[in-house]
Amino acid sequence: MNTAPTRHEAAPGQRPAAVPAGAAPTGAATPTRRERKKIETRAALETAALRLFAKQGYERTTVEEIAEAADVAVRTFFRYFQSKQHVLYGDVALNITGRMRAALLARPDTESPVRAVGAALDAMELGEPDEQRQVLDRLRLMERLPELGGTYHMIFQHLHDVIAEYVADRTRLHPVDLYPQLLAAAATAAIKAALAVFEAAGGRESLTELRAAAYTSLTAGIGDPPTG
Amino acid sequence: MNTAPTRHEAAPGQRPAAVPAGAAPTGAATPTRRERKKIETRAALETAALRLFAKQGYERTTVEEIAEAADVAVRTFFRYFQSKQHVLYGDVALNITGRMRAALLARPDTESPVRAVGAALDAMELGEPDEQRQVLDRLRLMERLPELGGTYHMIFQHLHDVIAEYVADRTRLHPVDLYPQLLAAAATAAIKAALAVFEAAGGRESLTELRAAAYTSLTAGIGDPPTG
DNA sequence: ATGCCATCTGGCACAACGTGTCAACTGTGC
DNA sequence: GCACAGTTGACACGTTGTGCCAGATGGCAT
Repeated sequence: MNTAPTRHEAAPGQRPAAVPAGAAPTGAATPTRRERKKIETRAALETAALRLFAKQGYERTTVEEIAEAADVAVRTFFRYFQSKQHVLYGDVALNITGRMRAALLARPDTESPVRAVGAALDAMELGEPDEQRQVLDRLRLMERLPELGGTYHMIFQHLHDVIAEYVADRTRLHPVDLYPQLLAAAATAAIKAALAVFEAAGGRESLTELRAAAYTSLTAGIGDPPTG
Repeated sequence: MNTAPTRHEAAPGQRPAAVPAGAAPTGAATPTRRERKKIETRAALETAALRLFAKQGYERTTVEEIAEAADVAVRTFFRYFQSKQHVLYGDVALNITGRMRAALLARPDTESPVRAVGAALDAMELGEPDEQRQVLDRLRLMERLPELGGTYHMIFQHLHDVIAEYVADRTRLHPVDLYPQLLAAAATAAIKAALAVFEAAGGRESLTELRAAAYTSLTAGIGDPPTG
């Protein structure tokens, strides 16, 4: 629903909505030096944060320690990340929703919404195993810690909204009509269920297959959109 | 998954896991005076908090104001509620999960898990309209405010766990096997979807019917549990 | 190189949340 | 009335997050 970015004094590291979501621009040498320094600082903060979180846990890591490790002032930390949570949230959410949006838009109009969303979920799969592992680590952390529930919730909320909007677009329904909401809910529920099983199985099962199976089961009864 | 109650110095208002989940004990005059005072204080805090939230918004209400309005020390507030969020979270979650658990246990063993969960959802419907309205108000608030996302997430997480455990019990599967997770995910997804539509429609549609329709659609493809 | 301007940084003050601790008070049972 | 357990209030403290402003730095024109 509401995705209010919560006003914030124009920050340096403010994400420009990420790359248009197309394929990687590959080249494009790093522009100005200022830009490079910002990227460095942001990366230093994120790296330091994740390292410390892994070492001593999220709760037992203070922002001061992170800033110290990245050799910047605490104040600077908060210029790059709205909160401690957002280091974790980081690009994860934006990447996920960005990929999903792109994957959805790449589906042909001839496909039914149910199949389109399913195919987009397949296509969205994280590329490199390293990245997938990192994303999973973050999600796991978010799910376990109560105070991170908000972040976790936000990610899936965004994903949900993206899907609902796509389906609404395809079916000429309103995003908050039951059909789009249902399909979006099925997709996110499938992901969550698959994640839970995947985690519990210690990663021995294929996350993709689990998710695909879950999605198929959940959507088998949804059928085509209502005429309207 | 993890429902760690996060250690807390034994508090006075600590909920005793609610009534055993059976029918209301109706009579049972309030016991000792101490007990009465605790209940009074808790009620005063909750009432004051909700009134202030409604009047000036959640964010623009400080714990100090709430404590002041209830005429207790700030420290006392935190003895009754782990955090500001928990005033909102309050009994809502416990009531919901408690009701759901009871409703599930009341289903006959002869019913398929899918139907049992669906019937339990029906049976769980909030009784008095006033209560339903209040619960909806709180949920709406939680969904809108980013910092309350954690609470919102927690409520559905608990509900999810209760359902998954019940299904696991019935099917002799593990709670984190795909089937129980899927069914639980379908149930919570149905509720969320129905809520979203309900809110968007300004309450003109029946929440119960929306939820029932959503659940039916989502579970139509799930079928019976795997033989295991 | 010099100077101007936008941007970024650091440090300080400050509000709010949440916890530990302890002394004082109040209810309960004897 | 007395002893004891439970409750409360007050204070100190650590942490998160924001406002503010002075100073450093990069970009750019001259």
